[in-house]
Amino acid sequence: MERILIKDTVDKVGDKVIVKGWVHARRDHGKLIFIDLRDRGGLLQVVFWGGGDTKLFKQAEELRSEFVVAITGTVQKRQDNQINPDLPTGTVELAAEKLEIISQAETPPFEIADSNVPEAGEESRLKYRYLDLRRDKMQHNIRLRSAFVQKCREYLFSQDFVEIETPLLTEATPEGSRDFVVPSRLNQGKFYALPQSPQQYKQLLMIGGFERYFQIARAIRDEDPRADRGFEHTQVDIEMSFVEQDDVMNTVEAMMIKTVESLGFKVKDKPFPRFTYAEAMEKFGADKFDLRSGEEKKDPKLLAYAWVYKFPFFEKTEEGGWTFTHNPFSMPVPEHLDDLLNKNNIENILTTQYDLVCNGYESGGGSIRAHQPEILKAVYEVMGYSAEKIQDSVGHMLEAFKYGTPPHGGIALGVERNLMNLTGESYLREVQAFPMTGKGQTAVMKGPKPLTDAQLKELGLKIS
RNA sequence: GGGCUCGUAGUGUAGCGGUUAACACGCCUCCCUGUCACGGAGGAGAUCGCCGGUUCAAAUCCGGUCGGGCCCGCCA
Repeated sequence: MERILIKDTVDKVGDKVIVKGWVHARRDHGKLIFIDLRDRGGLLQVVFWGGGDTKLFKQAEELRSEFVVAITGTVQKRQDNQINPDLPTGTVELAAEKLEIISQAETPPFEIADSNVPEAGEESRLKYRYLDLRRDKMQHNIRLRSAFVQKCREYLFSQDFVEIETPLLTEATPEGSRDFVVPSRLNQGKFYALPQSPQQYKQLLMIGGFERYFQIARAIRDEDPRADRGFEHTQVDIEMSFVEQDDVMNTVEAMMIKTVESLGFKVKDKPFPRFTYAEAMEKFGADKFDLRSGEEKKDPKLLAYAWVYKFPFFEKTEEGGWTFTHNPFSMPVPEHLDDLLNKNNIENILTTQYDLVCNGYESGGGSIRAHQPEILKAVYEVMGYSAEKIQDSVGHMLEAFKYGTPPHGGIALGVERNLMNLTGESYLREVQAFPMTGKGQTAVMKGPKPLTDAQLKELGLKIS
């Protein structure tokens, strides 16, 4: 007989079935034992009677929390007064006929089954993340994350996008955030960097003729973690050719609406309201804001999206020079292109950058890219780069742009940020399966660890 | 780089200079045929993160250290 899932037992009254899963709870009444069995789809009450098969009943008395078992039995309707309205399978129960203990389990270090008990501390939860993940909340968060990514993928495939993976071992970029570096064994004394984003590769894919690219991409930055950001995060990374700002915004907007609505959420305003950066600052005093009313904030299923666009391209550095505010690869707004090329009026140059805001958080950002070498070059010149330094930083992009580059633009949507909005969590770690601690210690495993002398020598990191 | 904060049975907390360190959940034993946060009786389990100092006396005060968390800086 084949195992069936617990959620399917409701339609199997009278049938003999096998279910497999974990012992979620046991209630021993002496001559009557109830077991709540948990599998990936839910909970089911299993009943053992002392008056029946004594060997089976003795076995059932041995069961403890989190044992993995296979139980054969007959699904029976519960009497009216025994129905549990809080359980999807609450109208039925399994009358056990055979019990196989597949794996015993030690008493877990914290409670998995009871969501009414205060949550264990994070230290313990991360050390035993595989047990923490069994809990209702984590199952829900991680499954919702999967569904979110699935819906985005489905939409993008339906719109003729191609999913392409870009390298993890790549070149360090001097600007932006601190790089995570990886020593090269074959090129001793040299280092790869892990990508802060697939920005340059996705633009090269536009030059490569794919026109519509996306990737569920990991982005890695060596900056001190916070509650809402860590070393690594995932983004839905998108780039499109032959588009203008509205084309990208409309595509992303349609994807987000379809995705979140299919997951049971409601979107407050459609189409998403749009504010220029100047309007947002005047109206909300910030470029991230929450459009929900106080009453609306009580609805956990309501999402208020908005676009912010026309950001300043540059801001002053402490040293009195200029640096970019969002993305150096962006195009300025058309009316400021001449100013950029002539380096006039720098503080007033606006970029085609657009940010997607949701419930007070930035959920994504993108821009139309500079696809002509002289525009990208001008950005770096404004930032005070010498010709040599420009060549070293983005020479490969300037070179690539020479060979017939379509106008293009895109966006990156933070998967964790979006999931935080969907779940109401305020910690990034609650929507990641295996997050790190604030000091960069991995969950369950003990990374980072020292290397052996032999490994260091092999990498050229230790002489003699 | 800096600031704040928390480390007490397996878990969550209380105790904040003076008996045997308390409570809840969990765990173990026994009882219980309709529970679903089952119930009842009993029990085990803590050198109070670590090192040092102050004191007649330290979980409690002080210094250091290790670990967790939050924030500033940083994060195209």
